[in-house]
Amino acid sequence: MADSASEAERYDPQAIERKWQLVWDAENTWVVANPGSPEFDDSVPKSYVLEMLPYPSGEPHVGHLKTYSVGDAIAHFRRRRGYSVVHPMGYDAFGLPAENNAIQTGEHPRDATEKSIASFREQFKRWGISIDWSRELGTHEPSYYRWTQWIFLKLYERGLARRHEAPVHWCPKDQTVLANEQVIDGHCERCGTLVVLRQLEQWFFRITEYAQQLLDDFELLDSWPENVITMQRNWIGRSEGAEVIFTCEEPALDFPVFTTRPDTLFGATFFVLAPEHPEVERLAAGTEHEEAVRDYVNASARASAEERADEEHQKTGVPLGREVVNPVNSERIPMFVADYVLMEYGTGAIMAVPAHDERDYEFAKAYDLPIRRVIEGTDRPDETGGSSASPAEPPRTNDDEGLPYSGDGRMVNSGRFDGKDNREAHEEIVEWLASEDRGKSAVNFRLRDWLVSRQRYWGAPIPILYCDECGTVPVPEDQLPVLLPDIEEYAPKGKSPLAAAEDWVRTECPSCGGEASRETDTMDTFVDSSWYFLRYLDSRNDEECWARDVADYWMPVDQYIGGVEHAILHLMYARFFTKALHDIGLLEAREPFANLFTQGMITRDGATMSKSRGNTVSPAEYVERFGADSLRTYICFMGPPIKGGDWSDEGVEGIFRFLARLWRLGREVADRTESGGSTDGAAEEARELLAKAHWAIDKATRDIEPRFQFNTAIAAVMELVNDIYRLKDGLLSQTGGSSASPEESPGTTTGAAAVRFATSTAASLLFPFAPHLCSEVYEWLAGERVWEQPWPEADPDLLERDTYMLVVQVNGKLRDRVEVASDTAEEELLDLAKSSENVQRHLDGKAIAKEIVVPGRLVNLVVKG
RNA sequence: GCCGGGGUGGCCAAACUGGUCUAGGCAGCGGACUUAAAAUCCGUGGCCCCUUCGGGCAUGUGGGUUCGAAUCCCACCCCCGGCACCA
Repeated sequence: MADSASEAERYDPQAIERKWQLVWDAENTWVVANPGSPEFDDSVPKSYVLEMLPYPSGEPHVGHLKTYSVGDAIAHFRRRRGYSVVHPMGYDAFGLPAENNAIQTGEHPRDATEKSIASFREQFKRWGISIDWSRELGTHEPSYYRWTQWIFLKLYERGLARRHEAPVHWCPKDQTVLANEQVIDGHCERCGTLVVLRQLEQWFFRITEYAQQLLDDFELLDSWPENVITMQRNWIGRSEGAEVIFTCEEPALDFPVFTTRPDTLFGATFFVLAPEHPEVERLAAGTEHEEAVRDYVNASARASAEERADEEHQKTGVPLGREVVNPVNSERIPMFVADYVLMEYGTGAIMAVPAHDERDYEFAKAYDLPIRRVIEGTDRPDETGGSSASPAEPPRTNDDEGLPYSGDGRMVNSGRFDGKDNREAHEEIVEWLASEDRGKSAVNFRLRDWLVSRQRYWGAPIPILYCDECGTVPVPEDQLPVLLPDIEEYAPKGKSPLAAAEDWVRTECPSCGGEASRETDTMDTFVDSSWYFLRYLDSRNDEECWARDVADYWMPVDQYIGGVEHAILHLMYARFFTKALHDIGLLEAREPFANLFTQGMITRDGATMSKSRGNTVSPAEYVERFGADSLRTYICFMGPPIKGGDWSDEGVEGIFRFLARLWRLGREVADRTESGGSTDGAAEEARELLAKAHWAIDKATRDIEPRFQFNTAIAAVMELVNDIYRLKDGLLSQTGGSSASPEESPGTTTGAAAVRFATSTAASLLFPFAPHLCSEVYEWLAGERVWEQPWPEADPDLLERDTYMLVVQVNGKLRDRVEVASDTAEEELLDLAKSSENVQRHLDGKAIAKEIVVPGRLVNLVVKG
């Protein structure tokens, strides 16, 4: 008997969480209506809160738990602040892990993926995330990828998708090409294998068309982390300079080069082509260098990107035996092939100015080439950039002391530009070259077009046909989706496994009716995730990708939440898609995500969690032991979510204890007090508790948004709960408050009402983090559903303190504290400070040199000697 | 090498515009309750000196500005992240 009674008295997260999840599920609590539907209410402002969609593989991990705990807190907070919040969920379901699993086990990627999706969905519901499930989608569903294909065709129509041959990164393990963005330090982003360059014909999205807009439109964003913007800016890599044409006379060829330093043109002493440069073979043909050049080109083709980029890698190259003419001084300079010049950047050819470029200098030293200084640092020490020549000495001309020098200065050895400031000369030289038609000012970007074709099975088929008569033919819209056929063998063999599905590949040309074959490559999964946030808004629409007015109503995403690892890839692709879709006329928005929050990673024992390390945390196990509320609150409490944090089991238990403490408090207060009491006229302790509650409201509100500092918001609620525990027995044993009327029962005194208010406020403020428990406690005390109640507002009168502790310092050192009324005048504060015994001791009769009074804070008395 | 972010008790951290350094949690210690333990509740909690009152020293290191610095400035050390032959 006793056992079962105490059992019922214990905080039981499993029962409470199940109870409220059933309510939310049955009532579709988090479903919101679109404009145009009868339930739509246009009097309420909208907010689109979105976390990056998960890639469903196995079970959700702690990173997912953090993302959705943070996002859900924001979603709940905004709902209760009066917004209509759309908060959807879906799955980035195409991709390599499911396919690699299929190669090993023979299990169809669709089956493995859907199993995983079921597990994710179950966990998300078990965590109590407030999702509008009516919008759920998976990018592998034909009803989704139909529109991925449709958008591909729109980009194709607009010339933003095209197929051409290019040197591309190839992963020998995954047997597929990769986008530039998916190559990390020369290795495959997915499997870590060294990638090699291959000359292949592939589909590209022309993101470079948007390079400038992608930079300019950072202006349109509300709040993005500075480091993410910087990373994208560096990736796009805009450089201003000039394109200058160097001419080869034999064979007759023009070689444009891009340079950011046209002011150093007179210092060009040789000229270098990348080994992949298309004219290399022709230049060397028939010369004594032909064989050496061919060997060098072949050797660098075999070398991995990593070997070539290695810092220790010595500069190597071979002469071509040809010369080009420098347009500024008609000088003939020798041509080389060297792998320090990259085909991917600029024109694949450079003018080499060894005196003012570190790399050219290194090459010139290695091959004993002339070095000619054309800029001298001025005498100002901060601009000499490493020149060791002392100002008194005459300018050095014949040695390379202080070279290479990349700073600014005075031009020398530069014909009529001698003596000029190099920055001025920069402009003048470009103008002069332009007038001679030998160059022009130019902007160059590091950003490359986005390679989207993949020689893999588990992705959206590219909706293109090839016909001998008609060439490249887009699949007509009414034939979409191009369904992904089932196949027997998933293993890639250098071309897409889809090529083996011959019945599928062979088809009829929609244009001429003749025989045509399908494109067998599939799309990069980053294509799928570049527009999912739009499909959520109208995910059941099978007439169009989304209704324009619906998308325009919800877009942009007001708060996007995810890991910083997507700073470049996903976020830049999604930005590009949004701009292209805007230009195609499908969307008003130019930027997808107005505010971005990137959360830090959770580690365990100081290391990133991984299965191979064996230090993973299974959220499901912890939910089982402590409940979802404890887990979610712990994740938000372990530190500011923007930073990472190290997982601690004791920390979770600590939060569990705190939630249990709130639960017990709620039970006790519900039992010992009655609703309907008034706190009007509450005195002393009751007023102290009310003030604490309003302080917590104020603190938590400001900490949640815009600070995203959930840890201190939760700490404020802990302080409030601690104070309630400290004060409750005194307040609940009162028989009447100061304004007690004779008919008042003990449960309705102002003291009781204050305790009840403070406790329900604690539940209300903690609700975004621990929604189940707080729904329960709030219902006990307020008889209402907490999520239907507006977020509490702090009463400014109760935030004002009547008195405060005045700090008294002597020479800046704390000597005493005096409680004073808040409205005490400055002179009186001084008098009080001076009358303190301990202050007198430290003044020691000496004259006060200075008196600092900061009302509301402190008095500082300064004495000399 | 370049560009960011950071370094505060035994640990995670707080201190928002320069104004009581260390809120809240974890671990610890003490007490109450209990036959006992667990759970719970209360208290304690930077280091050093002192019996108390009190005092000295403390925010990576060294300087500086200021009545007053974790916070601003200069130099240096260390950690984390990003980029890295970008012409």
